[in-house]
Amino acid sequence: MTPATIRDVAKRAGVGVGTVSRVLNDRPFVSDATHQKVLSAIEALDYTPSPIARRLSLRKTLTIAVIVPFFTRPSFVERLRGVEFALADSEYDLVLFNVETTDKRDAYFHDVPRRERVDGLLIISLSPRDADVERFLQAKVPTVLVDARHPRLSRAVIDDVAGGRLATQHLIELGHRKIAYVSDFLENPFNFVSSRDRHEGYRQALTAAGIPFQPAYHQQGEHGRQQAREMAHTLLALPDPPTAIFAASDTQAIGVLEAAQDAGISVPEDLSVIGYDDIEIAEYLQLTTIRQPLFASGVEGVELLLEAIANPPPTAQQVHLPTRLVARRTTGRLVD
Amino acid sequence: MTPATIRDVAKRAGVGVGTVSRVLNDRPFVSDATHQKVLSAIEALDYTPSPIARRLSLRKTLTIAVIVPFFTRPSFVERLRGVEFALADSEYDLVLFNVETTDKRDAYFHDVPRRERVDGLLIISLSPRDADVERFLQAKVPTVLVDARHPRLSRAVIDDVAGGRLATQHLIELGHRKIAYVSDFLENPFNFVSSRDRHEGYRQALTAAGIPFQPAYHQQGEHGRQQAREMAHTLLALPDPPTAIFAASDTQAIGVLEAAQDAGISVPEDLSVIGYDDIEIAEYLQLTTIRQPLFASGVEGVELLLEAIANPPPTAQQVHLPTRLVARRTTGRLVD
DNA sequence: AACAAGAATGGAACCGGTTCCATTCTATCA
DNA sequence: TGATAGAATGGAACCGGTTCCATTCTTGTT
Repeated sequence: MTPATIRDVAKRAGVGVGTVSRVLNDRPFVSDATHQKVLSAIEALDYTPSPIARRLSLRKTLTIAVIVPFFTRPSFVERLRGVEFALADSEYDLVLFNVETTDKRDAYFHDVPRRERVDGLLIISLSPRDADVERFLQAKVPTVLVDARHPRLSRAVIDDVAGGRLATQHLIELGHRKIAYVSDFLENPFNFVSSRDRHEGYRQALTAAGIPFQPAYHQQGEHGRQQAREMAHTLLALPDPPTAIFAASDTQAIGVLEAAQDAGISVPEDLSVIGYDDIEIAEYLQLTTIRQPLFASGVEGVELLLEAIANPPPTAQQVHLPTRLVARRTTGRLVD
Repeated sequence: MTPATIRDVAKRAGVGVGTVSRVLNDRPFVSDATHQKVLSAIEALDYTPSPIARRLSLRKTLTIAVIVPFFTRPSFVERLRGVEFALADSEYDLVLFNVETTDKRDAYFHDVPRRERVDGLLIISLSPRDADVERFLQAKVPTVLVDARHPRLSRAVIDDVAGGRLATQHLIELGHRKIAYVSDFLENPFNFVSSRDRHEGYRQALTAAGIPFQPAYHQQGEHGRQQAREMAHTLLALPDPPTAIFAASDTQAIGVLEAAQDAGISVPEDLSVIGYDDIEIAEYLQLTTIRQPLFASGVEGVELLLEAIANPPPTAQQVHLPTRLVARRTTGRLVD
């Protein structure tokens, strides 16, 4: 049983296909009587318009591609949820691409942003390089970034510099002067920028407090809990170990907590630990952290993108989203 | 600058559109010389075929819809990752739908499975009702379930009955006789079945060990950590409290751990706790759990679906995936 | 050289919508 | 009543691919 077509509806209603189309698309110049006839035929035939045919005719794919590295979980989940939520009532389909290798990232950055394939592109956490951006712009595929950056692209901005500053200030206000930072490599093949921005904020807060930066207090590694655990071990084994550690994400903060446990160090009495994200498990762990509006970043990214599709902006736009300190029990006043 | 079309390529190569199509689709009956001419023209024009036009012509949407409730995180993430992985090298686009309310579930179950919209449907964790299934079958949309069940649909099966039995047997082997089960409501509006199956396994293991089931030892609630925490409080406040608790998911196990902490109960010395899933944080918490192959369930679901699209099976198929006990430090031998 | 068979090719028809223009209908005004 | 203007309508052309059949070309056989 083949699905009914617009011609079937037109025939059944005794009208022309143009009239059926006008009814389907709420166009004027259809009499009430004719309108009713068409609706009856549509119902009788259980007709649904073919999205493919419609897209070809309109020359729009009605598709938004979302490229996101799943390994940034759990933060990407809430961002993606915001994206899906914002697109759910639009006419666009959300097509998903997960990146786990730089090869995959490069392939998707090359193959996905084509006008005949997608109407818009949303990239989460992966900052594109100039050549990538040149291609997106040349293809005239509206592109928006979330948790990523390029000067020529619009983006939903969570101010990670301010977030890093906030985290570090919190530790400073608790009396800490030996404050370490555990993060991803600031320079990394996926071109993540959030650890870098949080580092910038960390440095700014130190400077503002007149605390000299100690290179040994910044440990960089691959993203992950285990890697953060090892970095924390290195820090705790220093001749003059830090009294506080700011981890660039909650996942990494957990690794730091593990290292403290390994070393028999009491948190927050002997070591304060602050994370970033406020993922769900942070509450259970009573982890002090910086909360970023993950869901809202997804929603705002989509809003920017839909606007860029409808009305291409002359220059890159930015929507700013605030971070917030959530003080729990892994940070405490420095005691001698 | 409008994207080049097949007609542009044909003109530039000095051939007919049928010949270009044969080259694009690796059809025979194209001479080497002509083949080269077409490839050169394609390259010169940076031509990419329009997926929409192709889909309309082929009468295939080349789209797989995935309907999944994000609130089952973190387990859905790894399933979805398996799905994306399995579809990445196929010709299909993965279109994502998140369900957070039964209204949304119903809307998607009604609107998405249409032949003119999708070539196949993958449903994660949401068991469809008879009326839903009738509609999928009538629409002739191949549908596969992952972590869900209906007798008329194919599915990737993780044997949750066996998993529940395994968890409970582990506790029994440690000497426990007062074993409680904390789960979602067995009857729930989303029609989740995994808690019910794990409950079945729990009951089977009790019966096999000659341990009578005590209704007070089964606490049901909404899915979530806080809810599990409250249920655990109820159990621990019983006149004859359990010495072990099997939580239907790791997330709920964390809630149970919180309640034990709240009540000053030592784990595993005074209370053994076992979860289900082996989510990432389980290792940090040293949680004993049942590991299910989440990624593989996504991959297998897609394999089943692609096969069902290519060769519709006469009856519902099943692929079985095993569970495994991961004994860590939240379960221990019962001490008087 | 003529014929036959198979390879190679071109392009009209088709997929199922949207749109725009020619045509018809309707209502109003002089 | 006839003319005019605006509303309503039908359907051909179009979107950009795929396919299949009529036609042409090429090669081998007699």
